[in-house]
Amino acid sequence: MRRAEPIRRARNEEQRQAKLQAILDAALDVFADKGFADTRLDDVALRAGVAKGTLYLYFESKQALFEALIRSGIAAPIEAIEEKVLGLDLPAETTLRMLFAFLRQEVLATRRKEIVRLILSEAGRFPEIAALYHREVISRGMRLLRRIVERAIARGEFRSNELARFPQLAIAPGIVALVWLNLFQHLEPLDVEGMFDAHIDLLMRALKEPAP
Amino acid sequence: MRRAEPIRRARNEEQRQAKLQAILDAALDVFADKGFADTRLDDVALRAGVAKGTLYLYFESKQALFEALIRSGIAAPIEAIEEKVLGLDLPAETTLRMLFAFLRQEVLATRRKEIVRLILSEAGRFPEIAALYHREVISRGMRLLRRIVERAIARGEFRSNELARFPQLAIAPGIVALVWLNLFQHLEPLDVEGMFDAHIDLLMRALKEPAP
Amino acid sequence: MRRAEPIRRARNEEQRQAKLQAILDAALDVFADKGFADTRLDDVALRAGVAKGTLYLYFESKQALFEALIRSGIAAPIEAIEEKVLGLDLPAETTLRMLFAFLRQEVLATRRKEIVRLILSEAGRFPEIAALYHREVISRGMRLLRRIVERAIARGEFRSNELARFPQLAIAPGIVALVWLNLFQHLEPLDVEGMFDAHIDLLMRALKEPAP
Amino acid sequence: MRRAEPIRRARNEEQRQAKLQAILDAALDVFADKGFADTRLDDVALRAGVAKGTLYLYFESKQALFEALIRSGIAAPIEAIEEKVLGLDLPAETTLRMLFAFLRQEVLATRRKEIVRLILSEAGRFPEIAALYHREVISRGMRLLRRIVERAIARGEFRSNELARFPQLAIAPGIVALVWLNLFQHLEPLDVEGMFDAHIDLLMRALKEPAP
DNA sequence: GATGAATGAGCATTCATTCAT
DNA sequence: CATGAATGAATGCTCATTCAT
Repeated sequence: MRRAEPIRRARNEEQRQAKLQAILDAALDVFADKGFADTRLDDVALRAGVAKGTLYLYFESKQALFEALIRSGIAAPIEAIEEKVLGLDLPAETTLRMLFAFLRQEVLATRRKEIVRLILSEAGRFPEIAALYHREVISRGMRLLRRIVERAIARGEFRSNELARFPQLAIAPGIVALVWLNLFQHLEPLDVEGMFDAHIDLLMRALKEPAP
Repeated sequence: MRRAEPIRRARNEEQRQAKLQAILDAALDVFADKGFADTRLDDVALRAGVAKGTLYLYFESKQALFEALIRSGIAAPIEAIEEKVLGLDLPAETTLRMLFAFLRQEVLATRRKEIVRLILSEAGRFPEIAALYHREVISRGMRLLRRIVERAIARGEFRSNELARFPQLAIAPGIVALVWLNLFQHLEPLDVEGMFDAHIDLLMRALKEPAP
Repeated sequence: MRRAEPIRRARNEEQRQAKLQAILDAALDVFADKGFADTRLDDVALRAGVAKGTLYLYFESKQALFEALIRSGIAAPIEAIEEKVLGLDLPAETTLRMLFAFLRQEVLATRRKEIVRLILSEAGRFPEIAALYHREVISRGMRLLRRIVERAIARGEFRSNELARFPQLAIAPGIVALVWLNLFQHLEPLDVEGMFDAHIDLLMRALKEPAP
Repeated sequence: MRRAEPIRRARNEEQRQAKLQAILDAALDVFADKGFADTRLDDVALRAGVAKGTLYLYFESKQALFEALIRSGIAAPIEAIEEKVLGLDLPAETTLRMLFAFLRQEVLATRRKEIVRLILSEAGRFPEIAALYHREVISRGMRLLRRIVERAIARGEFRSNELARFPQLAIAPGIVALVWLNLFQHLEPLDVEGMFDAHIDLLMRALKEPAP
């Protein structure tokens, strides 16, 4: 009995984690499809394979579930890319191409895309989420871009400072891709990779020139 | 009495239009504030100064009201700018600066901003609206940008064709500005005009160079 | 049209009052039968002949309906009896007999009995109602009894002051009757009128004697 | 091992009894505080220091637990007082004073008060409990009072028979005290002992006179 | 046309009860 | 025996839509 306890607990903990993940997965499916208000917890429960009441063993409320879902999708990626990119000390162009490759592969091609889309659609109604996203992603992303750019300026790779002043300009096509994929891709497909390449080509050409 | 009829009708028609506009104005206020799902028609009616039932004399349903609202906000601007910009035959840089000035003054600084924001947030749930917006705004906007760029290439002002292939790159900072103003402006203000200027500076420098 | 307005309003007001009363009647039936927690608003609505949502046009919440019901049952009786009893300047015995007759006829024999019973059962969960009842009924009732008794003492009808110190003793059999009718009447019928008479007989005999 | 069994069983039986008592104690706390409907078995289990499922090893349902609680609080007191009072053959006044002292000390000043209060509040919804309480307490209490009174009449201590016909009149202030302590004590404190004394004074004076 | 009272389907949340471990 | 996670029926409340006036 006594020796069994830790095993049982471990097994329970595993099961608990699995169920939690199943709920979050189901929630992402449904929230992404219907938005916050139109999502019925019945549907989430059904898709997660649990009873409706079970959701409340894991989350306090529909809103808490939604927020947890958002949180789960924002922490990892930015940290991953920060370390990867700053550690290597590569030329700015390489770094930027890596960033966009990461964006394509780890966000736009995965379910994280849905989470970011949810944030863009719903953050107006969840100020706390807007703040969280700003703090954890936007602000860190801007800082990361600024560092990359400033290092490039210091090395003479870049000869003007527009991107240091407005890192948003570096990432803007990423936002456009996200919106386009969500709303218009089925009406008029966009070659995201081609667009990102063209963007970096333009940036690099512009930044190698001094500001006039 | 009988001769008065046409006058009365005219007056009624005027009143009808005024009431319609009051409803649309009220709807914009509330939808912009709460989003589609969280908007209560009670609130719209109250703000419009009509009874709730009256809304149904003008619109078939909440969704029809929302779609009408969206429609009302997208026709005019793109037409206005199209004529203005193409007629004058100005240098591409001037034209782009005009475009962004127009965006700032006629969209970002007005209630139209709210409509575009509503489209970005809600179009995922309203495919018809996404299609309408694509047809009436996106696709015309892309065509306009392409013409400007191709004319600039023909004249030798631009020496590479990235913007002709991806007009989205030209407008991307506009989207970023829209999103930023909605979600993060109160957390970290963005100098939209400065960003637009920097964007065009970069573009012009890049496009005066030939692609390597 | 203009002349019709007040009539319409009057008719509406009538209907409104009728519906309000129907809801309160239905609520009393169901609350008295099931208690606050076990009452389903579906049942109240059904019995009142209105839709569930209609209840919310008249009352903010289940609790507000319950409180309104309680309030509706407590104001009138105490005022009625106060005037009746104090104005006439009758001998104390007559006054007390009138009070108990009133209690039997206007409370124990009517639906007000149910309301008082609800207060006794539920006031533990609704402190505000306990306070309201104390303020509007208990405290006024105690004051009324005290006046009657003090007048009787002044006149020499009563020769000791127990009832002035504890008016509760005068009314105690009323409480017992209420509880008995609710809980035990079907098991062992109680002759309430006989008990009240015996109570007053005892009181009068005791109070004509001086305290030893 | 095998010989240890009876000892273990005894120990288990003890533990079982202790746990049962813990559950009943916890149940009294929570039921008294919240009433039947608003009591959550989670809270009872928490306070009893057992798991929620464990409650169902001891009681079939929430209602069964409630009924057991009520039962546990009603058997002892009435038996105790019956023997005490009838055996001694004291004067009626002394006996009545003993009864009220007992009521104050053994009911109103203890947790039994909560149980009686629960019966008064909830018995309307639990006919079985009303019947049980009538059978075990009310009916025996009435019989006891009647015997006391009849003995007093036989001895010439009492000269009229109101209390024999309505023993409820003897105990009525006890009910009032119970209700008052529960609902109004914090708004207007009542001197229960003083009231009981005044009640008996009045009774004794009345009963020493013959009915006119 | 205009009103706003009435409707009732829809949904988040609770909690007594069950049961696998 | 004991646990506590899981269940799902039950219910208060909301609000788009209808319709009698």
